[in-house]
Amino acid sequence: MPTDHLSSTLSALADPTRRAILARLALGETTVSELARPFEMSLPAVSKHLKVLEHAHLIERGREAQWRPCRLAPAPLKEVASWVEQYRRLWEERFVRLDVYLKEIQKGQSDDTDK
Amino acid sequence: MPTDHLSSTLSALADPTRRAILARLALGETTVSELARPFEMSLPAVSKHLKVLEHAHLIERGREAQWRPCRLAPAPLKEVASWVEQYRRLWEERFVRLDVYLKEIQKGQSDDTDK
DNA sequence: TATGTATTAAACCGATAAGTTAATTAACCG
DNA sequence: CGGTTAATTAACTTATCGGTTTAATACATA
Repeated sequence: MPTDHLSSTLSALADPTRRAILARLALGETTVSELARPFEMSLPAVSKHLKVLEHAHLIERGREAQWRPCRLAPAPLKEVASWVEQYRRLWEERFVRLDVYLKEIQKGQSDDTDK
Repeated sequence: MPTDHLSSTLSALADPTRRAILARLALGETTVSELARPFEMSLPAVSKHLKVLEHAHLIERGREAQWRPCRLAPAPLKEVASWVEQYRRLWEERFVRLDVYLKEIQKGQSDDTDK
């Protein structure tokens, strides 16, 4: 049960409703009801999604009268970006050629390739 | 099951064991047993993780005698990267604002410069 | 004070995730 | 063939997820 930061961030992002909420918040701070409006689900459901996002530190919340305005807190996305970045060269074309090359020499030598 | 592609990719990545498996595969193709070795969990558990990664198209698998070699298929990470990229401006702006703020209080106060 | 509005909490439900052990398939080797 | 190794499948448990409905909380205002 992954308690690490990156896992909870990715887990929070792995839901289209929550990503849509973040997209809305990228346009600016707003209320829970306003966030819930586009979705065909109950308000408590949206409230739970917001709690997940808050727990992942992807949003922050304030208090103004009876409203709890939500705003984006995109810092954790930086962590995701740098994690993904580790693999960038692997999907870029240079690597594809390297991969083909490695497969060739791997096929060529049939002796024990340990590790 | 979140049916959209990005959700299943992020969901597959939201587990430290699976990310460790990808990190190992970034070093090169290898077998299931070899992938399982560092983890304190049963082989079927690792096999399930691999199935999740395969279903998310993050790995591909071959057949060589009794081995099922796994290799990285990093294409979906590109999708993650470009999704995250949408928000880069937001966290950079925040950083800029924080930077400005820090410079201001730095100017205001004489010195309380930690880090 | 009473009432309406915004939001969350509580209790519940069905589906899925993540792990286990035990059994099964598949291929190699003696 | 029989035994060993590699890996998956099956069956099961437990926990978490995503949603519901109903109830409670917090605040504003008439």
